[in-house]
Amino acid sequence: MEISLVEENYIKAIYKLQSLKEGEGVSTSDLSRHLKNKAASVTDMLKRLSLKKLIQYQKYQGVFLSAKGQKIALEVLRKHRLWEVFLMEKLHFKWDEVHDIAEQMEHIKSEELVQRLDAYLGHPKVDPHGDPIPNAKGLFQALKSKTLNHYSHKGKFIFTGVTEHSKSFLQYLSSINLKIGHQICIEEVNAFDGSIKVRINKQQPCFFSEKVSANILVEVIK
Amino acid sequence: MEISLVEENYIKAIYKLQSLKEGEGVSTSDLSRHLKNKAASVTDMLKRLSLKKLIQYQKYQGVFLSAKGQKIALEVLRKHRLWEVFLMEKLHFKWDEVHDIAEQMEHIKSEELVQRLDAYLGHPKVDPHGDPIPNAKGLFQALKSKTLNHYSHKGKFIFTGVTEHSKSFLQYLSSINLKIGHQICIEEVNAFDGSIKVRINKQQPCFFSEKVSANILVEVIK
DNA sequence: GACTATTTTTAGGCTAGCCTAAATTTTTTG
DNA sequence: CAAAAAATTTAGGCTAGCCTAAAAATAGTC
Repeated sequence: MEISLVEENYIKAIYKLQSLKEGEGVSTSDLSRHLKNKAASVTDMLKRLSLKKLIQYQKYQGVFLSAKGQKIALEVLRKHRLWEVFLMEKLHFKWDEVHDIAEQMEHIKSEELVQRLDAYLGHPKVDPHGDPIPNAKGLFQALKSKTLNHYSHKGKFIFTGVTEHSKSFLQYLSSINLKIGHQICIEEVNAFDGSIKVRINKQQPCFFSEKVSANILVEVIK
Repeated sequence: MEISLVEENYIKAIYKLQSLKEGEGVSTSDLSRHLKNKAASVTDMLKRLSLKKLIQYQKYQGVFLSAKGQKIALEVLRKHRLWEVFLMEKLHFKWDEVHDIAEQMEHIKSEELVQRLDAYLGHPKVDPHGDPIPNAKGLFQALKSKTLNHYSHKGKFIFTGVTEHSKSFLQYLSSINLKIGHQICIEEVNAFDGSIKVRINKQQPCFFSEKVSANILVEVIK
Protein backbone atom coordinates (compact mmCIF):
# COMPACT_ATOMS: atom_id res chain seq x y z
CA MET A 1 0.00 0.00 0.00
CA GLU A 2 1.40 3.33 -1.09
CA ILE A 3 1.37 6.14 1.42
CA SER A 4 1.61 9.65 0.03
CA LEU A 5 3.74 12.44 1.39
CA VAL A 6 0.62 14.28 2.57
CA GLU A 7 -0.71 11.19 4.31
CA GLU A 8 2.62 10.77 6.06
CA ASN A 9 2.38 14.33 7.32
CA TYR A 10 -1.10 13.75 8.71
CA ILE A 11 0.05 10.60 10.46
CA LYS A 12 3.05 12.39 11.91
CA ALA A 13 0.78 15.16 13.17
CA ILE A 14 -1.63 12.70 14.76
CA TYR A 15 1.30 10.97 16.42
CA LYS A 16 2.64 14.20 17.87
CA LEU A 17 -0.69 15.46 19.12
CA GLN A 18 -1.61 12.04 20.49
CA SER A 19 1.52 11.98 22.62
CA LEU A 20 0.48 15.28 24.21
CA LYS A 21 -3.03 14.18 25.05
CA GLU A 22 -2.65 10.94 26.99
CA GLY A 23 -5.70 8.84 26.34
CA GLU A 24 -8.08 11.10 24.43
CA GLY A 25 -8.26 11.00 20.68
CA VAL A 26 -6.87 13.80 18.55
CA SER A 27 -9.57 16.23 17.43
CA THR A 28 -10.16 17.56 13.95
CA SER A 29 -9.50 21.10 15.13
CA ASP A 30 -6.19 20.12 16.76
CA LEU A 31 -5.07 18.75 13.42
CA SER A 32 -6.51 21.70 11.55
CA ARG A 33 -4.51 24.10 13.73
CA HIS A 34 -1.34 22.05 13.60
CA LEU A 35 -1.34 21.41 9.86
CA LYS A 36 -2.77 24.80 8.92
CA ASN A 37 -5.49 23.19 6.85
CA LYS A 38 -9.20 23.86 7.18
CA ALA A 39 -11.19 21.49 9.38
CA ALA A 40 -13.18 20.28 6.37
CA SER A 41 -9.99 19.22 4.62
CA VAL A 42 -8.90 17.36 7.71
CA THR A 43 -12.19 15.43 7.89
CA ASP A 44 -11.65 14.55 4.23
CA MET A 45 -8.26 13.06 4.91
CA LEU A 46 -9.32 11.29 8.10
CA LYS A 47 -11.86 9.36 6.07
CA ARG A 48 -9.20 8.27 3.63
CA LEU A 49 -6.73 7.29 6.35
CA SER A 50 -9.49 5.35 8.03
CA LEU A 51 -10.24 3.43 4.82
CA LYS A 52 -6.57 2.53 4.66
CA LYS A 53 -6.76 1.33 8.29
CA LEU A 54 -4.05 3.73 9.38
CA ILE A 55 -6.25 5.32 12.03
CA GLN A 56 -9.32 4.53 14.10
CA TYR A 57 -11.84 7.18 13.38
CA GLN A 58 -15.42 7.72 14.45
CA LYS A 59 -17.31 10.81 13.43
CA TYR A 60 -17.16 13.58 16.03
CA GLN A 61 -15.12 11.35 18.33
CA GLY A 62 -11.53 12.20 17.47
CA VAL A 63 -8.93 9.90 16.07
CA PHE A 64 -6.25 7.40 17.17
CA LEU A 65 -3.42 5.84 15.20
CA SER A 66 -3.77 2.14 14.44
CA ALA A 67 -0.77 -0.14 14.91
CA LYS A 68 0.00 0.31 11.22
CA GLY A 69 -0.28 4.07 11.56
CA GLN A 70 1.96 4.09 14.61
CA LYS A 71 4.58 2.14 12.71
CA ILE A 72 4.59 4.64 9.87
CA ALA A 73 4.77 7.58 12.28
CA LEU A 74 7.82 6.10 13.95
CA GLU A 75 9.51 5.37 10.64
CA VAL A 76 9.04 8.95 9.50
CA LEU A 77 10.19 10.27 12.86
CA ARG A 78 13.25 8.04 12.69
CA LYS A 79 14.13 9.33 9.24
CA HIS A 80 13.53 12.94 10.22
CA ARG A 81 15.80 12.74 13.22
CA LEU A 82 18.54 10.78 11.49
CA TRP A 83 18.65 13.35 8.70
CA GLU A 84 18.84 16.12 11.29
CA VAL A 85 21.87 14.43 12.80
CA PHE A 86 23.39 14.10 9.33
CA LEU A 87 22.81 17.76 8.55
CA MET A 88 24.42 18.92 11.77
CA GLU A 89 27.21 16.41 12.22
CA LYS A 90 28.31 16.01 8.63
CA LEU A 91 27.22 19.19 6.86
CA HIS A 92 27.63 21.48 9.87
CA PHE A 93 24.27 23.16 9.71
CA LYS A 94 23.18 25.07 12.79
CA TRP A 95 20.47 23.46 14.89
CA ASP A 96 17.88 26.04 13.92
CA GLU A 97 18.44 25.32 10.20
CA VAL A 98 17.95 21.57 10.03
CA HIS A 99 14.26 21.16 10.68
CA ASP A 100 12.85 22.41 7.38
CA ILE A 101 15.29 20.41 5.29
CA ALA A 102 14.74 17.24 7.32
CA GLU A 103 11.01 17.80 6.81
CA GLN A 104 11.64 17.12 3.12
CA MET A 105 14.17 14.34 3.54
CA GLU A 106 12.01 12.32 5.92
CA HIS A 107 9.82 11.32 2.98
CA ILE A 108 12.55 9.61 0.95
CA LYS A 109 11.54 5.99 0.64
CA SER A 110 14.29 3.39 0.96
CA GLU A 111 14.72 0.98 3.85
CA GLU A 112 18.29 0.37 2.82
CA LEU A 113 19.06 4.07 2.82
CA VAL A 114 17.82 4.57 6.37
CA GLN A 115 19.70 1.58 7.63
CA ARG A 116 22.96 2.71 6.02
CA LEU A 117 22.50 6.29 7.14
CA ASP A 118 21.97 5.12 10.69
CA ALA A 119 25.18 3.08 10.60
CA TYR A 120 27.09 5.92 8.95
CA LEU A 121 26.09 8.25 11.78
CA GLY A 122 27.06 5.67 14.41
CA HIS A 123 23.51 4.69 15.46
CA PRO A 124 22.76 7.93 17.29
CA LYS A 125 20.24 7.74 20.13
CA VAL A 126 19.04 11.35 20.02
CA ASP A 127 18.83 14.10 17.42
CA PRO A 128 20.38 17.57 17.74
CA HIS A 129 17.37 18.82 19.73
CA GLY A 130 17.59 16.00 22.24
CA ASP A 131 14.67 14.07 20.76
CA PRO A 132 15.11 10.29 20.93
CA ILE A 133 15.56 8.45 17.61
CA PRO A 134 13.45 5.30 17.20
CA ASN A 135 15.51 2.27 16.16
CA ALA A 136 14.71 0.13 13.13
CA LYS A 137 11.97 -1.63 15.09
CA GLY A 138 10.41 1.65 16.16
CA LEU A 139 11.56 1.42 19.76
CA PHE A 140 13.14 4.24 21.73
CA GLN A 141 13.69 5.19 25.33
CA ALA A 142 11.03 7.55 26.60
CA LEU A 143 12.49 10.84 27.72
CA LYS A 144 12.98 10.98 31.46
CA SER A 145 13.52 14.71 31.24
CA LYS A 146 10.95 17.26 32.36
CA THR A 147 10.65 20.86 31.30
CA LEU A 148 12.47 23.35 33.46
CA ASN A 149 9.27 25.06 34.65
CA HIS A 150 8.38 21.91 36.62
CA TYR A 151 11.04 22.89 39.14
CA SER A 152 10.21 25.85 41.37
CA HIS A 153 13.27 25.75 43.57
CA LYS A 154 17.01 26.24 43.33
CA GLY A 155 18.92 23.33 41.83
CA LYS A 156 21.36 22.00 39.26
CA PHE A 157 20.26 20.45 36.01
CA ILE A 158 21.59 19.15 32.70
CA PHE A 159 20.03 20.59 29.56
CA THR A 160 18.86 17.57 27.55
CA GLY A 161 16.56 18.91 24.85
CA VAL A 162 13.81 21.25 23.71
CA THR A 163 10.09 20.86 23.15
CA GLU A 164 9.85 23.75 20.69
CA HIS A 165 11.70 23.66 17.38
CA SER A 166 11.06 27.09 15.89
CA LYS A 167 13.96 28.99 14.40
CA SER A 168 13.45 31.94 16.74
CA PHE A 169 13.51 29.85 19.90
CA LEU A 170 16.56 27.84 18.86
CA GLN A 171 18.37 30.97 17.75
CA TYR A 172 17.64 32.53 21.13
CA LEU A 173 19.20 29.57 22.92
CA SER A 174 22.25 29.78 20.66
CA SER A 175 22.54 33.49 21.39
CA ILE A 176 22.83 32.84 25.13
CA ASN A 177 25.25 30.04 24.30
CA LEU A 178 23.08 27.25 25.68
CA LYS A 179 23.77 23.88 24.12
CA ILE A 180 22.63 20.35 24.87
CA GLY A 181 24.67 18.83 27.68
CA HIS A 182 25.30 22.18 29.38
CA GLN A 183 24.63 22.69 33.06
CA ILE A 184 21.79 24.97 34.16
CA CYS A 185 21.50 26.22 37.75
CA ILE A 186 18.29 27.79 38.98
CA GLU A 187 19.36 30.61 41.28
CA GLU A 188 16.09 32.45 41.86
CA VAL A 189 12.41 31.73 41.22
CA ASN A 190 9.83 34.45 40.83
CA ALA A 191 6.58 32.99 42.18
CA PHE A 192 4.49 35.74 40.58
CA ASP A 193 5.15 35.08 36.86
CA GLY A 194 7.10 31.83 37.01
CA SER A 195 10.21 33.47 35.60
CA ILE A 196 13.58 32.27 36.87
CA LYS A 197 17.15 33.44 37.09
CA VAL A 198 19.59 30.79 35.88
CA ARG A 199 23.32 30.43 35.42
CA ILE A 200 24.52 28.47 32.41
CA ASN A 201 27.75 26.51 32.74
CA LYS A 202 28.72 28.69 35.71
CA GLN A 203 28.93 31.64 33.33
CA GLN A 204 26.78 34.75 33.02
CA PRO A 205 23.37 34.75 34.75
CA CYS A 206 20.29 34.91 32.59
CA PHE A 207 16.49 35.27 32.99
CA PHE A 208 13.98 32.81 31.57
CA SER A 209 10.29 33.61 31.29
CA GLU A 210 7.99 30.70 32.06
CA LYS A 211 7.37 30.38 28.31
CA VAL A 212 11.06 29.76 27.78
CA SER A 213 11.52 27.32 30.65
CA ALA A 214 8.41 25.40 29.54
CA ASN A 215 10.32 24.47 26.38
CA ILE A 216 13.62 23.48 27.95
CA LEU A 217 14.04 19.86 28.92
CA VAL A 218 16.36 19.05 31.81
CA GLU A 219 17.38 16.28 34.13
CA VAL A 220 18.22 16.86 37.77
CA ILE A 221 21.85 16.42 38.77
CA LYS A 222 21.94 14.38 41.93
CA MET B 1 7.65 30.63 -8.75
CA GLU B 2 7.12 27.17 -7.34
CA ILE B 3 8.09 24.23 -9.51
CA SER B 4 6.52 20.91 -8.63
CA LEU B 5 8.28 17.58 -8.51
CA VAL B 6 6.40 16.46 -11.61
CA GLU B 7 7.32 19.59 -13.50
CA GLU B 8 10.95 19.06 -12.57
CA ASN B 9 10.77 15.56 -14.00
CA TYR B 10 9.34 16.81 -17.28
CA ILE B 11 12.07 19.44 -17.53
CA LYS B 12 14.72 16.86 -16.79
CA ALA B 13 13.30 14.60 -19.50
CA ILE B 14 13.21 17.41 -22.05
CA TYR B 15 16.80 18.25 -21.21
CA LYS B 16 17.94 14.67 -21.68
CA LEU B 17 16.09 14.12 -24.95
CA GLN B 18 17.16 17.52 -26.26
CA SER B 19 20.81 16.65 -25.78
CA LEU B 20 20.34 13.55 -27.95
CA LYS B 21 18.64 15.37 -30.79
CA GLU B 22 20.97 18.24 -31.68
CA GLY B 23 18.86 21.04 -33.00
CA GLU B 24 15.38 19.60 -33.37
CA GLY B 25 12.78 20.09 -30.69
CA VAL B 26 11.71 17.25 -28.43
CA SER B 27 8.49 15.64 -29.60
CA THR B 28 5.44 14.82 -27.54
CA SER B 29 5.85 11.14 -28.30
CA ASP B 30 9.51 11.14 -27.25
CA LEU B 31 8.42 12.50 -23.88
CA SER B 32 5.47 10.16 -23.71
CA ARG B 33 7.76 7.18 -24.25
CA HIS B 34 10.42 8.39 -21.87
CA LEU B 35 8.11 9.37 -19.02
CA LYS B 36 5.67 6.52 -19.57
CA ASN B 37 2.74 8.91 -19.67
CA LYS B 38 0.16 9.13 -22.44
CA ALA B 39 0.75 11.70 -25.16
CA ALA B 40 -2.36 13.62 -24.11
CA SER B 41 -0.98 14.03 -20.60
CA VAL B 42 2.28 15.30 -22.01
CA THR B 43 0.52 17.93 -24.14
CA ASP B 44 -1.31 18.97 -20.99
CA MET B 45 1.90 19.54 -19.11
CA LEU B 46 3.67 21.21 -22.02
CA LYS B 47 0.97 23.87 -22.00
CA ARG B 48 1.52 24.49 -18.32
CA LEU B 49 5.31 24.61 -18.63
CA SER B 50 4.92 27.00 -21.53
CA LEU B 51 2.72 29.32 -19.45
CA LYS B 52 5.43 29.33 -16.83
CA LYS B 53 7.99 30.20 -19.56
CA LEU B 54 10.07 27.14 -18.78
CA ILE B 55 9.87 25.90 -22.36
CA GLN B 56 9.24 27.21 -25.86
CA TYR B 57 6.35 25.29 -27.23
CA GLN B 58 4.38 25.55 -30.45
CA LYS B 59 1.63 23.11 -31.23
CA TYR B 60 2.79 20.18 -33.33
CA GLN B 61 6.31 21.63 -33.50
CA GLY B 62 8.09 20.01 -30.58
CA VAL B 63 9.54 21.74 -27.58
CA PHE B 64 12.77 23.43 -26.41
CA LEU B 65 13.86 24.42 -22.91
CA SER B 66 13.97 28.16 -22.25
CA ALA B 67 16.96 29.61 -20.40
CA LYS B 68 14.95 29.32 -17.17
CA GLY B 69 14.10 25.72 -17.96
CA GLN B 70 17.69 24.90 -18.76
CA LYS B 71 18.77 26.35 -15.43
CA ILE B 72 16.32 24.17 -13.56
CA ALA B 73 17.33 21.07 -15.49
CA LEU B 74 20.96 21.64 -14.60
CA GLU B 75 20.15 22.24 -10.94
CA VAL B 76 18.21 19.00 -10.73
CA LEU B 77 20.96 17.14 -12.59
CA ARG B 78 23.55 18.60 -10.24
CA LYS B 79 21.59 17.44 -7.22
CA HIS B 80 20.96 14.00 -8.66
CA ARG B 81 24.62 13.41 -9.39
CA LEU B 82 25.88 14.81 -6.10
CA TRP B 83 23.50 12.55 -4.19
CA GLU B 84 24.71 9.59 -6.25
CA VAL B 85 28.26 10.38 -5.22
CA PHE B 86 27.13 10.64 -1.60
CA LEU B 87 25.34 7.32 -1.74
CA MET B 88 28.34 5.52 -3.16
CA GLU B 89 31.22 7.27 -1.44
CA LYS B 90 29.73 7.70 2.00
CA LEU B 91 27.03 5.06 2.30
CA HIS B 92 28.78 2.46 0.13
CA PHE B 93 25.88 1.65 -2.13
CA LYS B 94 26.70 -0.19 -5.32
CA TRP B 95 26.53 1.80 -8.53
CA ASP B 96 23.45 -0.01 -9.74
CA GLU B 97 21.56 0.87 -6.56
CA VAL B 98 21.98 4.63 -6.40
CA HIS B 99 19.86 5.83 -9.28
CA ASP B 100 16.39 5.26 -7.86
CA ILE B 101 17.20 6.82 -4.51
CA ALA B 102 18.90 9.82 -6.10
CA GLU B 103 15.77 10.20 -8.23
CA GLN B 104 13.95 11.04 -5.02
CA MET B 105 16.68 13.10 -3.41
CA GLU B 106 17.19 15.36 -6.41
CA HIS B 107 13.92 17.09 -5.58
CA ILE B 108 14.92 18.29 -2.11
CA LYS B 109 14.85 22.06 -2.22
CA SER B 110 17.62 23.91 -0.40
CA GLU B 111 20.40 25.89 -2.05
CA GLU B 112 22.41 25.73 1.14
CA LEU B 113 22.10 21.95 1.30
CA VAL B 114 23.44 21.44 -2.21
CA GLN B 115 26.32 23.80 -1.63
CA ARG B 116 27.31 22.07 1.61
CA LEU B 117 26.87 18.60 0.16
CA ASP B 118 29.12 19.55 -2.74
CA ALA B 119 31.82 20.79 -0.36
CA TYR B 120 31.41 17.72 1.86
CA LEU B 121 32.04 15.47 -1.12
CA GLY B 122 35.07 17.50 -2.18
CA HIS B 123 33.46 19.18 -5.24
CA PRO B 124 33.39 16.05 -7.39
CA LYS B 125 33.49 16.59 -11.16
CA VAL B 126 31.75 13.39 -12.19
CA ASP B 127 29.22 11.01 -10.65
CA PRO B 128 29.74 7.25 -10.17
CA HIS B 129 28.62 6.56 -13.77
CA GLY B 130 31.08 9.03 -15.23
CA ASP B 131 28.47 11.73 -15.88
CA PRO B 132 29.79 15.25 -15.35
CA ILE B 133 28.34 17.23 -12.42
CA PRO B 134 27.31 20.80 -13.23
CA ASN B 135 28.79 23.34 -10.83
CA ALA B 136 26.72 25.88 -8.88
CA LYS B 137 26.47 28.05 -12.00
CA GLY B 138 25.30 25.15 -14.13
CA LEU B 139 28.55 24.76 -16.03
CA PHE B 140 30.32 21.50 -16.70
CA GLN B 141 32.86 20.12 -19.11
CA ALA B 142 31.27 18.37 -22.01
CA LEU B 143 32.30 14.75 -22.20
CA LYS B 144 35.08 14.19 -24.66
CA SER B 145 34.47 10.47 -24.49
CA LYS B 146 32.81 8.52 -27.26
CA THR B 147 31.05 5.20 -26.99
CA LEU B 148 33.20 2.16 -27.65
CA ASN B 149 31.32 1.15 -30.80
CA HIS B 150 32.72 4.23 -32.56
CA TYR B 151 36.04 2.45 -32.76
CA SER B 152 36.26 -0.39 -35.26
CA HIS B 153 39.91 -1.20 -34.87
CA LYS B 154 42.33 -2.52 -32.28
CA GLY B 155 43.33 -0.03 -29.61
CA LYS B 156 43.71 0.91 -25.96
CA PHE B 157 41.10 2.94 -24.12
CA ILE B 158 40.16 4.18 -20.66
CA PHE B 159 36.64 3.40 -19.47
CA THR B 160 35.17 6.78 -18.47
CA GLY B 161 31.44 6.25 -18.11
CA VAL B 162 28.18 4.72 -19.29
CA THR B 163 25.24 6.02 -21.30
CA GLU B 164 22.77 3.49 -19.92
CA HIS B 165 21.90 3.42 -16.20
CA SER B 166 19.69 0.38 -15.85
CA LYS B 167 20.34 -2.02 -12.98
CA SER B 168 20.84 -4.95 -15.33
CA PHE B 169 23.47 -3.21 -17.45
CA LEU B 170 25.41 -1.88 -14.48
CA GLN B 171 25.25 -5.24 -12.74
CA TYR B 172 26.61 -6.88 -15.89
CA LEU B 173 29.59 -4.52 -15.91
CA SER B 174 30.23 -5.25 -12.24
CA SER B 175 30.05 -8.97 -12.94
CA ILE B 176 32.89 -8.73 -15.47
CA ASN B 177 34.73 -6.51 -13.00
CA LEU B 178 34.73 -3.43 -15.21
CA LYS B 179 34.97 -0.18 -13.24
CA ILE B 180 35.44 3.43 -14.24
CA GLY B 181 39.11 4.19 -14.86
CA HIS B 182 39.91 0.66 -16.01
CA GLN B 183 41.77 0.00 -19.25
CA ILE B 184 39.94 -1.63 -22.15
CA CYS B 185 41.85 -3.07 -25.14
CA ILE B 186 40.00 -3.95 -28.33
CA GLU B 187 41.65 -7.12 -29.60
CA GLU B 188 39.28 -8.19 -32.35
CA VAL B 189 36.41 -6.59 -34.24
CA ASN B 190 33.67 -8.58 -35.90
CA ALA B 191 32.57 -6.52 -38.89
CA PHE B 192 29.39 -8.57 -39.36
CA ASP B 193 27.55 -7.78 -36.10
CA GLY B 194 29.78 -5.09 -34.62
CA SER B 195 30.71 -7.27 -31.67
CA ILE B 196 34.22 -7.01 -30.27
CA LYS B 197 36.66 -9.00 -28.19
CA VAL B 198 38.19 -6.90 -25.45
CA ARG B 199 40.63 -7.38 -22.61
CA ILE B 200 39.94 -5.51 -19.38
CA ASN B 201 42.93 -4.39 -17.32
CA LYS B 202 45.08 -6.96 -19.08
CA GLN B 203 42.99 -9.70 -17.47
CA GLN B 204 40.54 -12.17 -18.95
CA PRO B 205 39.24 -11.53 -22.48
CA CYS B 206 35.58 -10.77 -22.93
CA PHE B 207 33.05 -10.26 -25.74
CA PHE B 208 30.87 -7.18 -26.12
CA SER B 209 27.88 -7.06 -28.42
CA GLU B 210 27.40 -3.78 -30.23
CA LYS B 211 24.55 -3.01 -27.83
CA VAL B 212 26.96 -3.22 -24.94
CA SER B 213 29.75 -1.20 -26.54
CA ALA B 214 27.25 1.47 -27.59
CA ASN B 215 26.72 2.20 -23.90
CA ILE B 216 30.33 2.25 -22.79
CA LEU B 217 32.13 5.58 -22.90
CA VAL B 218 35.88 5.56 -23.44
CA GLU B 219 38.78 7.81 -24.22
CA VAL B 220 41.65 6.74 -26.44
CA ILE B 221 45.01 6.23 -24.75
CA LYS B 222 47.68 7.91 -26.85
C1' DG C 1 -1.65 15.75 -55.40
C1' DA C 2 -4.76 12.72 -52.96
C1' DC C 3 -5.08 9.12 -49.60
C1' DT C 4 -3.42 6.78 -45.60
C1' DA C 5 -0.91 6.34 -41.43
C1' DT C 6 1.04 8.56 -37.65
C1' DT C 7 1.44 12.12 -34.40
C1' DT C 8 -0.55 15.50 -31.72
C1' DT C 9 -4.17 17.98 -29.68
C1' DT C 10 -8.89 18.67 -27.80
C1' DA C 11 -12.72 17.27 -25.02
C1' DG C 12 -14.32 15.25 -21.16
C1' DG C 13 -13.55 12.46 -16.94
C1' DC C 14 -11.10 10.76 -12.78
C1' DT C 15 -8.48 11.08 -8.01
C1' DA C 16 -5.90 13.49 -4.34
C1' DG C 17 -6.00 17.38 -1.60
C1' DC C 18 -7.33 21.52 -0.78
C1' DC C 19 -11.22 25.27 -0.22
C1' DT C 20 -16.00 27.82 1.30
C1' DA C 21 -20.62 27.68 2.80
C1' DA C 22 -24.21 25.27 4.86
C1' DA C 23 -25.93 21.57 7.75
C1' DT C 24 -25.38 18.79 11.73
C1' DT C 25 -23.67 17.23 16.14
C1' DT C 26 -21.62 18.12 20.53
C1' DT C 27 -20.60 21.11 24.28
C1' DT C 28 -21.44 24.87 27.18
C1' DT C 29 -24.22 27.73 29.80
C1' DG C 30 -28.08 30.24 31.89
C1' DC D 1 -33.09 21.17 29.90
C1' DA D 2 -33.32 24.51 26.30
C1' DA D 3 -30.78 27.82 23.75
C1' DA D 4 -26.49 29.46 22.14
C1' DA D 5 -21.80 28.54 20.92
C1' DA D 6 -18.32 25.71 19.19
C1' DA D 7 -16.76 21.80 16.72
C1' DT D 8 -17.41 18.79 13.03
C1' DT D 9 -19.16 17.00 8.88
C1' DT D 10 -21.43 17.30 4.29
C1' DA D 11 -21.99 19.32 -0.18
C1' DG D 12 -20.12 21.30 -3.93
C1' DG D 13 -16.11 23.42 -6.27
C1' DC D 14 -11.22 24.09 -7.56
C1' DT D 15 -6.31 22.69 -9.42
C1' DA D 16 -2.64 19.42 -10.67
C1' DG D 17 -1.85 15.40 -13.14
C1' DC D 18 -3.24 11.65 -15.03
C1' DC D 19 -6.52 8.91 -18.38
C1' DT D 20 -9.52 7.46 -22.90
C1' DA D 21 -11.75 8.56 -27.11
C1' DA D 22 -12.34 11.51 -30.83
C1' DA D 23 -10.80 15.26 -33.79
C1' DA D 24 -7.21 17.66 -36.20
C1' DA D 25 -2.72 18.24 -38.13
C1' DT D 26 1.40 16.38 -40.15
C1' DA D 27 4.09 12.99 -42.65
C1' DG D 28 4.52 9.26 -45.80
C1' DT D 29 3.13 6.91 -50.08
C1' DC D 30 1.46 5.86 -54.51
